[in-house]
Amino acid sequence: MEEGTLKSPSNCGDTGPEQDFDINNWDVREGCEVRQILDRVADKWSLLAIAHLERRTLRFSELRRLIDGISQRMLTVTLRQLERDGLVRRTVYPVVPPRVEYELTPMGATLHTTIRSLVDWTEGHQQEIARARAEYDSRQGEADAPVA
Amino acid sequence: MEEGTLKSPSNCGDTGPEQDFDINNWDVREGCEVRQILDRVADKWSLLAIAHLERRTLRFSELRRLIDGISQRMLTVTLRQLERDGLVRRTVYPVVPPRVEYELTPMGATLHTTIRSLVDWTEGHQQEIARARAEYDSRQGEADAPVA
DNA sequence: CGGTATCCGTTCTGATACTG
DNA sequence: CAGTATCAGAACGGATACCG
Repeated sequence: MEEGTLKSPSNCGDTGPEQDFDINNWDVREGCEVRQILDRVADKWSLLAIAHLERRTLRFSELRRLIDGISQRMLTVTLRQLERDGLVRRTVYPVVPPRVEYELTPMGATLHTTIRSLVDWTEGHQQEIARARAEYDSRQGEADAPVA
Repeated sequence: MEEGTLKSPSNCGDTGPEQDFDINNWDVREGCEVRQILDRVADKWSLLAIAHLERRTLRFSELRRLIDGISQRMLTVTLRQLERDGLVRRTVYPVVPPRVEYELTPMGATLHTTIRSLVDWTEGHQQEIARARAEYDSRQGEADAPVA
């Protein structure tokens, strides 16, 4: 293994719910995992894998076909991370052609709402962002050389 | 500039709100920006910058001190991206010691709820994930050589 | 003060090849 | 089928130096 398999969770003391947005708490330097978990959850492949698994249990190759932009390597890595985080359960059936199934754990399933709100926001503001982007780029295009 | 300054927004046709979770829609290959926007929003530095700006308008150097793990380069890059996406407004005061202020745009402010739910989920499941991680790691430790 | 430009090591990722 | 191992290229991110 070579991927980001950062061990030693280093449980940080719960800071309590009353302080809204203790920003420094998200930071990696604090030894907390908020940031780290966020990265996993917001990760491109993780998000897609979870989304598909939200529908039903899937085999490795099924996921591969469904996500399809993904390489075998990244699918394996992603699935392993999700399994390690307890978001996905991996079941191996010791049959002649190996059969491995992946499904969301209860905790994994609770991500639905959260992810949904993120995607909703993004979809809802897609146009507005595109407009902002176009405007910004054209402002830059005045000073800088237009590519085409 | 060298950073991910992917131009040409390529506005993709709105697929409509009735279909819940059209997964392929998030994918980068579709030419849509959902994935891309998500990356921005979930980005470590973006998240921190937005969180601080949620409190009040800040100057460049103030942000730098507040985030503090960040390099000048990354702060600039992050702020520029957020500005381009229309999430942050940059105001330059042409005074002798240059003064530049950053503040959230109305759209940027709407991120609050979304980000909050993400962070809430993460904080709420931090312990459970840590436990899952520890368990997974120990399971691996049996088969693989314990480091220490 | 608030950047920009450059260099450069680290990380991420995809392609490829091999295995139980 | 479902991986693992290896390698190379691309992207990321920090340190540094210089500018309006």
